[in-house]
Amino acid sequence: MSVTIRDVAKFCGVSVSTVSRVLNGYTDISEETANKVFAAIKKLDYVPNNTARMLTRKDTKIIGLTIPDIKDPFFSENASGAEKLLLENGYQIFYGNMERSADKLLNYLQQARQMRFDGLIITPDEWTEELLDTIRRISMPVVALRRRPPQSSGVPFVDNDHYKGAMEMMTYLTDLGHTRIAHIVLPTGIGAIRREAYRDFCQIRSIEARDVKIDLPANKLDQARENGYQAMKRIHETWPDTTAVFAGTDQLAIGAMVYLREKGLSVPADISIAGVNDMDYASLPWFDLTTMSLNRTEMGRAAAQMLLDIIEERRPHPENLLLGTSIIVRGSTIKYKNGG
Amino acid sequence: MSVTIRDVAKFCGVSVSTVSRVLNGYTDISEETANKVFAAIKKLDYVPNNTARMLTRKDTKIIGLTIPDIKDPFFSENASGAEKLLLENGYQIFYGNMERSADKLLNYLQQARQMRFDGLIITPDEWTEELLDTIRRISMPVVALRRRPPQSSGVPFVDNDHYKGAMEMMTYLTDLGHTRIAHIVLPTGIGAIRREAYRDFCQIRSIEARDVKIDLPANKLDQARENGYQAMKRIHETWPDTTAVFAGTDQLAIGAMVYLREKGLSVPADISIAGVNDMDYASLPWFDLTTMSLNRTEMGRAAAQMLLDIIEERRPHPENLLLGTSIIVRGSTIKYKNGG
DNA sequence: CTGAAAGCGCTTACAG
DNA sequence: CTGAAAGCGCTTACAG
Repeated sequence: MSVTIRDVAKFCGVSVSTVSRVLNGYTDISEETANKVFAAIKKLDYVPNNTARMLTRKDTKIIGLTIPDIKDPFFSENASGAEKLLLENGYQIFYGNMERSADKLLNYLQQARQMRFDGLIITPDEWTEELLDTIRRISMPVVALRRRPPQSSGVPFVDNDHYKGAMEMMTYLTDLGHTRIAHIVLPTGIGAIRREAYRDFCQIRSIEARDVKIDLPANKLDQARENGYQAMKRIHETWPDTTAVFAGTDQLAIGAMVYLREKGLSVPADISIAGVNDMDYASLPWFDLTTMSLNRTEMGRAAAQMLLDIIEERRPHPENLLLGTSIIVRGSTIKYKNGG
Repeated sequence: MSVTIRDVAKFCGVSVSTVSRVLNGYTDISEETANKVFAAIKKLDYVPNNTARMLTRKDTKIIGLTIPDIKDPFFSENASGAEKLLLENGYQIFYGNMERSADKLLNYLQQARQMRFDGLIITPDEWTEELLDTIRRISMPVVALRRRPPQSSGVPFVDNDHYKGAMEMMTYLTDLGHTRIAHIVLPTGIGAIRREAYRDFCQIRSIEARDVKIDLPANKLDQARENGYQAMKRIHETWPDTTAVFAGTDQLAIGAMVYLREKGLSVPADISIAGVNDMDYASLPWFDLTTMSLNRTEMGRAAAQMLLDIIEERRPHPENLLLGTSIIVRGSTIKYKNGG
């Protein structure tokens, strides 16, 4: 049906091998032949069949990248950082949309194996035995992004240093003079790390730990709004003298602000509030939210770099990478005013 | 290196053809043989090489789907609607992230051809001659999603009926009693359609057309905020007696609200405002934005259905589809109060 | 600098 | 019900 390398060869009276060589940029070809071939390719509108190529070669130049939830803009920046580096290095990305389903991930891994991807960057919500086993058998380089696999799995990861980040945020808030600081816990593994940092910080500084965790999903804005709302309610009812809140995400922070708004409390005059993620709406004047940026694009890039290092065997066993975060100060947090 | 169909065949003492047949679910196989083969597959952890399969078969069961900007959550819902239907029908999706670049799209089409995708769902920002030419030569079914190709191209599309939608929104606003209604134009092709409807509506009802178009990109929230802000400023300065604003998107509406907030004007008491898109943050109490939903998931699904119809030749030349929209009434729009 | 040949791992008529 | 053989469209040593 479509034109093949044989047609091109026939058309210019050379062998298939020769056409293949010019296609692949070999240099030991006479300029005349090369030109003839290029002309024929153009003339016949020939496009090499990549499935045949992939079958022949040992590599496919395809990297799989899973996106936990395509509707969540959060992950997109990771992806676009990774994609950029990969494209620069001649790889194509095959995205997999997991929609928060463990089964879809397993299924995707199977597909990756069938298609003989060169490597995988994954962000599983959970590290089940079944998942680890599948990864073990898949026999291709795998890097975890924003998720930390069990040490024993041997899967390297790139993540933010959430512990350090949370410590920094708490330091920032106490530097403003706050001592009665509550924490809204994000109900995920990352949230657990932040809470640990929060509690450690409270203990070190001898201030009361006031963390609240509501067991409702908090990924999407509308869910997080409810979660943050309930958490803020409990904080307000339990520790009414709280002067600052460190929310596990911007989404939770906004949920908390909805509650405060209802109660007629104003931010930051009555209470300071800070989030994490630097979502695009965090800077809107209604929120003007102090937050922690996770440098997502850079992270995606780092994961891709790590994977390429493994694939190209520059560094077969890379060390895990914990990237820094940065605090973006806006108007939702202010100095503690005694009796203010 | 990895185990092949030959290994499986050898392992159970049958021919490669037989293994292939059980793999592909042929029914004329003795149960005994089938069981032996399945056992061997399990035992050897055999996974068929899909690149070989794709080379052999006439189809690849892969559909390409372009995402104009992976960071824009807007398109993700389209994608997830399309993906769902495609998966149900045994197809895999190969996403392409265009990042608003025409070159990346051209490149992606080339890749689709190399990989012999079975079909393509695309959302190009512009229909250039080069693009149309590439599509013409690609020789695979193509459906346009949310973009309308030139009639002559023969490429069918699925889109919202933006004209009708805008008419409905204007009807809604005039039904509330408003007659001095401004329109903030989204600077894209879709925006042009909405403006046309707006102007036609104004003419029919004999009310003054007050549309403003700012030539700044308005895709992302931060850009749209600036755009909407400037547009609202101009509206306010030019027609200070305006009582309602129909903004081309929620993002623009929020930009407009930033301006109104600065000026100390309140929504909806001083001015009603409505958007389009129903972004997740539109329902936050600070905005409580009346908006128009585009039923994005359903749209993605419809595009996928149209593509499958073509691929499976149920309907070689489908008619274009214009899907309806729905108005979501919230608190940002109220009845016009004389002198209020 | 170029060609003939084998091979990548499957599928699919064709026989029997 | 099963096998032998050809073929999908490339690439890659191997010769010359």
